[in-house]
Formats: sequence, C-alpha cells, structure tokens
Amino acid sequence: MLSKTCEYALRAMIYVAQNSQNGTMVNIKEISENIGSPELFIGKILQNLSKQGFLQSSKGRYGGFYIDEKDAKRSLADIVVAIDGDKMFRGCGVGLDYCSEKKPCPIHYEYKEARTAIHNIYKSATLVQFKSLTRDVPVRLKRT
Amino acid sequence: MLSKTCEYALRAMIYVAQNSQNGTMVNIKEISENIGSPELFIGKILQNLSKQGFLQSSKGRYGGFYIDEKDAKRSLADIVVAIDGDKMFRGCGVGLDYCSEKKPCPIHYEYKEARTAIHNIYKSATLVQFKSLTRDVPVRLKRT
DNA sequence: AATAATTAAGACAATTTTGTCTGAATTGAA
DNA sequence: TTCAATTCAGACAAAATTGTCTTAATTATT
Repeated sequence: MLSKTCEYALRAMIYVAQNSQNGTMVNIKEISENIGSPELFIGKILQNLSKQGFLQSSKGRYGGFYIDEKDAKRSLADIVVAIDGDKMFRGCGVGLDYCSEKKPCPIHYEYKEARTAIHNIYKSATLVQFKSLTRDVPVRLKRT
Repeated sequence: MLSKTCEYALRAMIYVAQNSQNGTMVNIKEISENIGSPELFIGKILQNLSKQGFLQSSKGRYGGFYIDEKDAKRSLADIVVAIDGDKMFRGCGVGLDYCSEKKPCPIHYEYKEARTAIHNIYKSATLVQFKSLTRDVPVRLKRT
C-alpha cells in the first residue's frame, strides 16, 4: 500500500501531466484543489520530485510545475520508488525473516507472483496513459 | 502493505500456533525473542487479539497465550483485517477518487485483479499451514 | 523600478504509529 | 498463605508521518 504522501504525489503528477499541454505552468493552489490535498504539503512533495528530475518547476509570477512529453513517459513505479522506496515490491507476505527461496513459507510463491504482478502494473503504467481520464468538473483557476 | 503492528501480530500468531502443542502457554518474553519484536508491544497486540477471540490467554504463573486447533484454522486475512482493517484490499491503485468501475483508470482492472489475488492468498492461508515451518534455532525459555 | 505571484527552504506543529512504564489482577507453586 | 511470574489496563513517551508557517528567492507585469 502506498503512503499518503505517495498517493498525493501520483495524483498530482497525473494532474500536472494532464494540464501541461499548452506550455503554461500549473500552480499548487490549482493542483491541491483538484486532487484534494493540503496545498503546502503537495508543494513540498513536488519540490522533492522536481529536485529528483521528475518534473520542471519555475518560481515567480505564473510559475508552477510542468511535465513535458519526455517526463510524462516516466512510469508510476519510478515515482512510487522515489517516494516510498521499494519495500512495497519486496519481502515476505507475512514478514517472516526465516522465509526465503530456499525455505519458503506456505504463501511464498503465490504471494511473490501477485506482488510481482502489482509491480509490473506500476512499471508499465505511464503518466501519458492518464491524460485522457479527467474529473468531470475540473477546478481551474482564472487569470484575472 | 501490512503495518508493523500487523506484521508482528502475524509472526506472533504463527509462533504461538506452532508452540501450542502440548497445552503449555507461550509467554511474551519467548514470543518476542523468537519473532524479533519489542516484548511489551507484542503483549499489547496479543491482548487486543485475544479480546477479539483470536487466541486464548491466561494470567499468572506459567501463564501466556495459546492457540487451540479451532483458532489455528483462522485465516491470515481475518487477523490482518482485525488489525489494519480492509483498506489494503480496497480502493484504486493510484488513489484517484474519480476512478470507478464506470470510469476506470488505466490500471483499474489489472490492479483490481492482482489485489484480489493477494486478498485470496491471505484468505486461504491458515495458521495451521505454518506449523511445519519454523526457525532453525528456536529460542526457548527454560523453567528453572 | 516597484509590485504581485509564485516556488524554495527550513523550521515548526499536529497526528498517527510504535513502543514503554507502572501498578493491579490473577495464577500456580512452595 | 506467601511469593513469584505472568497478563491486563491505562497512562505515558518516542518516533515517524503528515501538515503548516514564515521568510527568501525568483519571475512576469505594470
């Protein structure tokens, strides 16, 4: 399961990717209103991801975040690992330290298979794929 | 992913099930040494589970916890849900509120399938099944 | 140049999860 | 009956996660 932080991150990245069409930046007020997160918190999270090169940012008036075509090809797995690490995709399903390939616990192989399936889903999903799926009524900010 | 508390719980329940053969109770010192958890913390966790009827406990000298044949038939899923709730087995893989059966996100069906697979693994796994799989060198306490 | 709008950075705060302490109640044994 | 060993109960504490504030830096517009 993803941490709250990671969920916000994915939702925000998807939103920014969806709204980075015409070269204008997306700001954290708009993002937070659309993805239902605290404004300053998603600011921090995206700040982190932009330092890691997952998206661009610019300060100042009409600044915000931006995901270009290249960045939109990143997989969800990359983002998850960047925030939560890979613990979700590793380890015994029961947390037994004495469970291993050599000495598998009763659910070892089945669990591993299902966990790998989930990993593969995140690995093959890219931000681009989410561009067509939007909210019914996106909250947008007007420039005055 | 399971919470730390839930992992301790599963490990402890498995250990108690494995060591409840001959009618003697298993105490939290022995449990914590064998599953690698804080002693008093696993005490609290088992106290909770015993109130919920997952295992028996008895106070006083030579007291401890016990899992009889009937309780050993409980599934891991029951224990997980008793502690972490069922959030692990529900919801969109990306946390999108606008994702649903009617308006599925790109990974909706695949993710649901994999998540259901994991749920089924936990549902069909019982404590009994783990009885044969033990540590190489179990730490036991001697009665003096 | 001045101003307004934005992210960046780091400290701070609240909440949740994880872990501990202390004393009471209970139990079996000496 | 006394004592030692245990869980029970509830308060407490520490650590991790989630969330906020404040100031600085930057940028575009006027």
